[in-house]
Amino acid sequence: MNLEQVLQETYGFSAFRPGQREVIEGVLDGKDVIALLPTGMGKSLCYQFPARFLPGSVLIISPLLSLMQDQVAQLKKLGEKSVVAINSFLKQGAREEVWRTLGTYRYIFISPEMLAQPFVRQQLARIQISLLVMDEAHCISQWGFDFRPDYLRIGDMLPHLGNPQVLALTATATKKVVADIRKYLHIPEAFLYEHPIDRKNIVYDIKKFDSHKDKTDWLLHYTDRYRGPGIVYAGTRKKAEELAALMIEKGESAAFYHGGMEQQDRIFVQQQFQNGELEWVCSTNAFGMGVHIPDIRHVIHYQLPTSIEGYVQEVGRAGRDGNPSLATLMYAEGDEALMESLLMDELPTEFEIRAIHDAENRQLLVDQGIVRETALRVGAYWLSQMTIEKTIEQIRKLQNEKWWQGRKVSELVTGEGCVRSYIAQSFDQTIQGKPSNCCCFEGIDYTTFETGTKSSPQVRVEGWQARLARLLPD
DNA sequence: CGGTCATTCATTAGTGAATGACCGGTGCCCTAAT
Repeated sequence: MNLEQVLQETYGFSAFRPGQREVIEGVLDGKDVIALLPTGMGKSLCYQFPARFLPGSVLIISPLLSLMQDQVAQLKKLGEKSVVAINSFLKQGAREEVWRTLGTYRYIFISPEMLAQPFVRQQLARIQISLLVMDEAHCISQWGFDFRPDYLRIGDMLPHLGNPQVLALTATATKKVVADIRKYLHIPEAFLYEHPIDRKNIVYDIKKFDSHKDKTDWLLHYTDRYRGPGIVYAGTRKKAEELAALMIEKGESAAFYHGGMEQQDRIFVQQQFQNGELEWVCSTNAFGMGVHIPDIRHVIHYQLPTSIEGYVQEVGRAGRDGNPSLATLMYAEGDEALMESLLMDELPTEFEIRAIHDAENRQLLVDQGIVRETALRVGAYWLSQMTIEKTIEQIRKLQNEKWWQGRKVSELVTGEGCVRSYIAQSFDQTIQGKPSNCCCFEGIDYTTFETGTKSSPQVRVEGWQARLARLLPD
């Protein structure tokens, strides 16, 4: 089979993007594949292309409802009618209809939580699933251990689904994350396609301040001076709202975004930003997954992220068009405290583990405020896997890993070496040549980002076709 | 760490200062009560 020919005839593309061919060939050869592809478009082709040649359905596990809805809409737009997302948006009547006709869908989108439900599993067991796609596969490692434990149960579901072939897709994964993906998806031998993590067009800047007031002043000056679109990441919901309010007061086009908002408002802000109607979004780490904007020029961290991986994901939302983009990490002494406390509070405590273990009615513990809701789910997961003493040991081990994770962020921000190298190194990679505009320790030419200051109209570089059309009107 | 909220105290009356406790981010799920 000539893959290029199929690509041309079916999708109208003349060439594959980096990695696509290798991944698609791997899947067509019947291998399990882990694909670390650069951020941006092109990942969905990796399962849509092989899906044409597979006899059964493709089951896609997706971390967010909004992401599922987007992908369903996108496939429908391409003319694919046999697509469904099984999630809580699906009303009772529609759901029954879906169960009845399940085998007729080519693409089935589902969340890990839904997949973990016995009834859902029974239904899926009845049909032929040729390929299981794990979208944003780093979530297994990022969320599975302490936030959404059903991510760790996906591998156990495979035998119930007839052991389909597996394709795991992500943009950022350390060696440890890849190892977790192999382990929890039960694909130890999977073929790994790895693309370098370093993005040459992203310039890393670290700015140090004496006080929070200084940080705010500097930020307002920055957003006044540079053109967006840009994302400002804050550490708390409240701070995100506060910063957005200050920027709006200064006449900027800005909005806030966080997980405490109504779903509708969240979608509205994201769409406005996506349509170019908003220049700045001040948000918590809730914002970003599934945001496909090619020309984000600035990603600013007003407070410290909780991991290097998280930082790279957030920064990676900038400059998908390949043009220079500026990533600024703001730091004032004492900023580690919030980051560390967010990190260390997320796992269940030993007290919570023992309470969950001893409880007759676990839900009651949450209702009475003895155990936090997330702690219950995470604690219950580990207790289902091992004895109570082993569970406590496991939580300690995870706690220790988190502590190191925080330390690496502190090191990044207090260190004096090249930021690009430090980041690559934490992904066990080395840099292949530094760009001239690299990071604050190697020198930054800020004028690169000043094209189109707000006072003067933006200068557009005209392509030769446009120029010709203007000179030679028909 | 920094911000917020509740409690305590000193006392001529409603309030202000001081102290201590607590919290902070990421998302599925469809249950039970309006």
